[in-house]
Amino acid sequence: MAAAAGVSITTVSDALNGKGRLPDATRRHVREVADRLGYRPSAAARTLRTGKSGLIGLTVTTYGDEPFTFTEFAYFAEMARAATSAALARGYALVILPATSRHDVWSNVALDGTVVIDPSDHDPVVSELVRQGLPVVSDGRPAGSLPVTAWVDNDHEAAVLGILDHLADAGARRIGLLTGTSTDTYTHLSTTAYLHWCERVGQDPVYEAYPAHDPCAGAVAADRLLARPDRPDAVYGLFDPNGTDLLAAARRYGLRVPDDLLLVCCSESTVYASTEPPITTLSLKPRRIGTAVVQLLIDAIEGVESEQPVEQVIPTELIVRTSSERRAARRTVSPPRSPEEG
Amino acid sequence: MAAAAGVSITTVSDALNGKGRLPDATRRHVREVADRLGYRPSAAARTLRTGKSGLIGLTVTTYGDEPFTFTEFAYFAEMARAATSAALARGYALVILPATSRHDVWSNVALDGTVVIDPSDHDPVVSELVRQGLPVVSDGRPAGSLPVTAWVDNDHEAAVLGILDHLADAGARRIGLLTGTSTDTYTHLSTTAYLHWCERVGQDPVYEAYPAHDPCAGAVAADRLLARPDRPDAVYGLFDPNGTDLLAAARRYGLRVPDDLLLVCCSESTVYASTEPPITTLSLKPRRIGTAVVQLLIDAIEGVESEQPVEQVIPTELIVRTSSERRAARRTVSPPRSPEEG
DNA sequence: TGATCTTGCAGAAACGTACCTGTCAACGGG
DNA sequence: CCCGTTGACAGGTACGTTTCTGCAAGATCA
Repeated sequence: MAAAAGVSITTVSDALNGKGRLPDATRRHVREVADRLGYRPSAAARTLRTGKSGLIGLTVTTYGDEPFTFTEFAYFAEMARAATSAALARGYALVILPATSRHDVWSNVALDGTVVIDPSDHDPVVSELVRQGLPVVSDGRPAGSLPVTAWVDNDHEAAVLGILDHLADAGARRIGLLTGTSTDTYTHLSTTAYLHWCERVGQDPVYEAYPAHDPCAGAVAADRLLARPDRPDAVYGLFDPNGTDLLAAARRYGLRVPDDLLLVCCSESTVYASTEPPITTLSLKPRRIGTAVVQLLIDAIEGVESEQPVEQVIPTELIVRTSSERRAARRTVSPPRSPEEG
Repeated sequence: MAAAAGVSITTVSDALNGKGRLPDATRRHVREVADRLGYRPSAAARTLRTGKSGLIGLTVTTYGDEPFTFTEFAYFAEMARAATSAALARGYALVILPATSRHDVWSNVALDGTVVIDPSDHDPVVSELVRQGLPVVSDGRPAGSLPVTAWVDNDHEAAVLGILDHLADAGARRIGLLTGTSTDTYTHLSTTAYLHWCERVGQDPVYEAYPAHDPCAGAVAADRLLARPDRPDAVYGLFDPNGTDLLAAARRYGLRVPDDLLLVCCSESTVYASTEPPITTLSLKPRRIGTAVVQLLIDAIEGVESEQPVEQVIPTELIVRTSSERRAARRTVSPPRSPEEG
């Protein structure tokens, strides 16, 4: 390449990178020759020299050996999409990596930093990365004293309390919860918020927990919840498929939604706009989270490293649909007033 | 590192890579020191030296500036998941890259090969990659004379014909199609197959086409299809959200599914198992496709380069549910036989 | 007793870039 | 006329590997 243009290697580098003191004529000449030859500078050599690869790792903690969990497809897809866009806009690319601590693949790729979705406490991957001096930003408040560079999360407590209030406003007398058995912060914070709310308003907690990574267990748990003697008249489901599962279970028990049962679930899926009836959902705004996570990470890579972790809370959005619409007061103040109600 | 272990650089490299003629004692010693120091060989230097990065590009041709299209979320998520797994199992990692021909990011990452999902004819990205001598494997039969190394696809024609026959068997007299306006091979092949089938059985085609990347246009198109004077009594929808949209439209027009309207759509989503009624779906088996694509690519990277493109066809699966269940024959051979039918 | 072969390692070249440090000419000011 | 300055480049080194070659020291053998 340098020979073809009749200049030195230095001049080529300077011309292509816009550095050095070169007249425009030389710059143009070099670039023209490079174009003609289809010359592309070696990314590996540049990385070796500069120490920057332009690559960001993206990791999801998983239950099996699959790189994503099953329940949160829409969330992950949206989040990853936004993260990819944001990274590309700043000249970085995303590398999908497993959360396992097997170093095989990890050490084979030069990363400038890593995004970790929903890390578990004392995640060995995170510790290793931090030890290497790489910035790590997590989607989800880090459990324990995980030493991440920054994190982004929703205010899950506020979100749950808001939903419970919303359901109570719509006439719910006993609100049930469909939750998970795993120990991640999302499940933990949401369940705790539910219990606190119950205590505050004096309602007995009515909830079923199931392993969220099992695609079949959700339907069973939904059925169990509605089969209970103390059947709730409103349910909030923490996971994406809970809406359809609860709707199907309600149908089996002859419960009308929202008349006999109010329904809300946490989901990013658009199908809940077209179900019968449409179901109220809580959106965690994965696009905003994905974008924020990447921005924080690239800031840490390029800018000054701040001492304490940067924390960023993204508001949630409750998309109210028919399934949680205020129903006529029954068995409350007014006594049964017509046979049609029977 | 070499100094810390009291050996030469060569010995370190040989010990860690299991090469050279070293006694086990030396090997163990070097590895132990490496572990103690937390030493990781530089991926950039290795890539520069060996010419192999262990990175595979993953590209989706898109309509906007987002890295994925909106309609096929579940398909892409599943496909990407399987591809990631397969790549990791063979020691490779996936890099998500934009389908734009802006070289910024592309030339900043050293790739061993690339997977292209649904490439358009004369895709500039593919041409550029092939010119660089990189193997390219596409998900989706390449349009035109795109010079890919290998490709994987379903037999879309056979799939559509199978569905139409299935619907006809279930009693459909006039089958409609919900299709897209874009020119990708999936849409094109499926629509053509539908038109051929109509010609063969002597039915007038009844279809609506809409821009599949627009999340709202689908619902409108579904409505339009059922509002036609020559309203079909069965519909196949080519895209994921068509099921819920058609179901909602049917409800608006007071059509019972499957009694008045048979429904099938192409989707990987599990929600269709829990809708009312459950909807028959065609699965393109994205997991198998993702795995196959990556295997072919890595074979091409590591093995001998075969001259002609390797083609692999993955069978589809029709998951039959209530929405396309055989209905009682009406207005067919047997005359109306009882008032209950009216 | 050499001559040849194996074992166990070290030296050194290359991979392609970025950047620091010259070098050489032209030029203007004193 | 000399000297400092500036413009326009080239040289050379370092990044951290892999790998080819080299080279002793011991083993084997005629």
